Amino acid sequence: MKIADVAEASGLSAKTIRYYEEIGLVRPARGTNGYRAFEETDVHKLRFLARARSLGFSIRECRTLLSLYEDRGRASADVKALAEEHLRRIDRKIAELEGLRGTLATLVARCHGDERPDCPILDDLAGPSAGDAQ
Amino acid sequence: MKIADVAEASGLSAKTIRYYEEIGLVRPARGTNGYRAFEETDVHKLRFLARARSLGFSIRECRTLLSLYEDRGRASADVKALAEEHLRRIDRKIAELEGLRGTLATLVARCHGDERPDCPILDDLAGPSAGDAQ
DNA sequence: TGTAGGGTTTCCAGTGACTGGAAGGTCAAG
DNA sequence: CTTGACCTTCCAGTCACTGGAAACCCTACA
Repeated sequence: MKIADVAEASGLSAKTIRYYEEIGLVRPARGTNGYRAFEETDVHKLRFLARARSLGFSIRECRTLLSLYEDRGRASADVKALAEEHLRRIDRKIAELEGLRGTLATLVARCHGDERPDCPILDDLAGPSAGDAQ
Repeated sequence: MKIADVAEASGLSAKTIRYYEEIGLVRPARGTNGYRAFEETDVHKLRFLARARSLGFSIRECRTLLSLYEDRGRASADVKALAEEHLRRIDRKIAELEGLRGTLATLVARCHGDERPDCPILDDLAGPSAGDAQ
């Protein structure tokens, strides 16, 4: 199987697959012409990676997940721990974004948004206006 | 004012401030010893940048915001449009993360997480199990 | 006057996970 | 034999910093 077919089958780009080889996530064989020759197991691995990446796991975590996947004697607790950590990270990120969202939505609502220069958004960014207090 | 004072006053690191100078966001004067000599206006600008960055605006957007801020005749509509676009981006990101969160939470809940190798999380990553269907 | 310690400067490299592009090799069809 | 679609490698760029090295500067203290 050539790289374009594998890209098609895995949903990853050819560039990404080459990159994954470069960092040692897959090790496809080579044909006599120098072309990569992918086996079914490579495709399977790449699909695994694509799915894990799409769930937001980092490459480092994908590497760990892959090695757990290939370790027939792994404890599911190890996998679960990794996933839970990732889940907590996602929760933190969501909370952070919702905070931003709240602030930004308030500012946007306050800004009349016409051709006049007066703008509560810029006022907020500029911080406490000097000249008022004290 | 030296860079460490400005870092303190703006909440940015000295490294970041040097970087902001490098990309032209600030242009502090220089003393005879070669040290950067920051004015109040520089500090103000850097605080503006720190705030805008903390709200998630990109450097490119910060540049635009800064120039709008310094343009006494700007239309608040321009600022609002930028902020609204950013808001939409945040909303999309939140939605994406909540999608991930849902999937991941389901998988984590299904995984018993003990010393046995059987693991729904890895099963999901591996995709539709071959050998079942035909 | 020397020195120790803190600053400061520049420059280079690395991060994560790709992506784009150039220059060249290979293959199948017409 | 050429055309065009693949494939290869390698280098550079992305984004917004961050770390670290080597060298310079300033102040305080002995």
